[in-house]
Amino acid sequence: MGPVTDLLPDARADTRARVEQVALDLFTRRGFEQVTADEIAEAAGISRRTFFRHFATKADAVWGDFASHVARLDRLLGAADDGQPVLASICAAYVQVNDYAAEDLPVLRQRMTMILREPALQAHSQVRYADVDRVVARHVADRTGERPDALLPRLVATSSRAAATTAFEVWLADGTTSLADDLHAAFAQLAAGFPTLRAH
Amino acid sequence: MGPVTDLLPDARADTRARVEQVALDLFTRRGFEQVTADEIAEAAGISRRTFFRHFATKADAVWGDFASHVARLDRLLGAADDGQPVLASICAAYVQVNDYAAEDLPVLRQRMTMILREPALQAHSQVRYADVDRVVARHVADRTGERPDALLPRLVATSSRAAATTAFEVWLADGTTSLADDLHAAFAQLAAGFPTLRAH
DNA sequence: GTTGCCCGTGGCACTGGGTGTCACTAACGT
DNA sequence: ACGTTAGTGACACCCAGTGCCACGGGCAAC
Repeated sequence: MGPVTDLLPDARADTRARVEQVALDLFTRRGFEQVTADEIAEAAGISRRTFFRHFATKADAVWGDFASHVARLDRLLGAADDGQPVLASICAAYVQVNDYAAEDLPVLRQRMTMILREPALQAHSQVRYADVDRVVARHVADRTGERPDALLPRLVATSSRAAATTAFEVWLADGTTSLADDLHAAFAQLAAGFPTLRAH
Repeated sequence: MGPVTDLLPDARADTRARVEQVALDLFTRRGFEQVTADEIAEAAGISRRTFFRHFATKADAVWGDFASHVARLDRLLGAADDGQPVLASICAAYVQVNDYAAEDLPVLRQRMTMILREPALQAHSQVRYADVDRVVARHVADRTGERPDALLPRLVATSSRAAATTAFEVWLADGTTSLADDLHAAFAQLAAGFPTLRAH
């Protein structure tokens, strides 16, 4: 094989993206655990060793460039309007980070279905979410003057992530709603302390 | 080795508990990933194969009898007072399930420190928590008349679990507070929609 | 008591994820 | 032309987890 020096400037990123799509398709068709790293590598035309140089774990092939999403979330929170409630800022940031173009929605569905349904990926997701939580907790800490590891910042971070993942699940299961609407609905419940629950 | 037919009626459960403690100690001393299944088996005086008959995965050796805790949570929720708010029932159930005797607190600390700090165990925990969430979501659904996979039941389940784990983290980090107090504090914030956050 | 069954156990081989190392080669600057 | 750098493939290795088989002790039925 060897580097073909495509006409493109960054062959590395290109290879990575290709392998990612190949892996995602295999996973979707046959299930995450049923596909071996060897098979992905062969289908993508690279060696097993090279696969693991592009992705630290098999699970990482599903997550795309998640780090840049976290970084974007961080920037959005940093630029948030201090006048609005903290939860509103967080909700808006989550909505913006997950504002995909219509043509990208199918791939997003594919990815998220996998992540939320496959046990091995559910497990892996916890580690990724920890990064998100750190960013959100820091923002809450900045806004309230507390330390990032105090109860409130931590709690707001984990429960707003809970809101986000729940919104994703409903979005996937329903199929007719818009992700942004589901996110807003979940955050509205959270910010109001689940008002409909008090009657019971 | 072979079955020694101890003086105890249930040698199996006894072995399991012994292996669990041996594993927990090794993990605490050297880190979860640095301890191999072979080493645990040898230290516990059993074969590697037998270790994996008692525990499906290495991580399971840390979790004790978690299924019975979930079952207990389920019973507590089933017997909850319909007069009080749903979140109050959930909070009370969480508090009761985590009401350990003073002498058991050190082991609990050991376990939870591991689970919350070791990446491999954080990942594994997601799968365990899913069982908890199902139980809580079903209770919320019963109380509100919604389906268990609707937004509200799911969201309440995941965010009350977020409250519980956050309380655990604060409890571990602080060292002076009581777990029950931390749980109550977290649930109070959640149920009130983070009132202190609105000012900012 | 001998026979047959059940079950916990150990040994062994095998799959599959992930890593360390080395050698090859193409692109690039000087 | 030269050395450097970076992506790659091949190979050996570690370790978690599994399937399979064979052993051995308790325990009933006869």
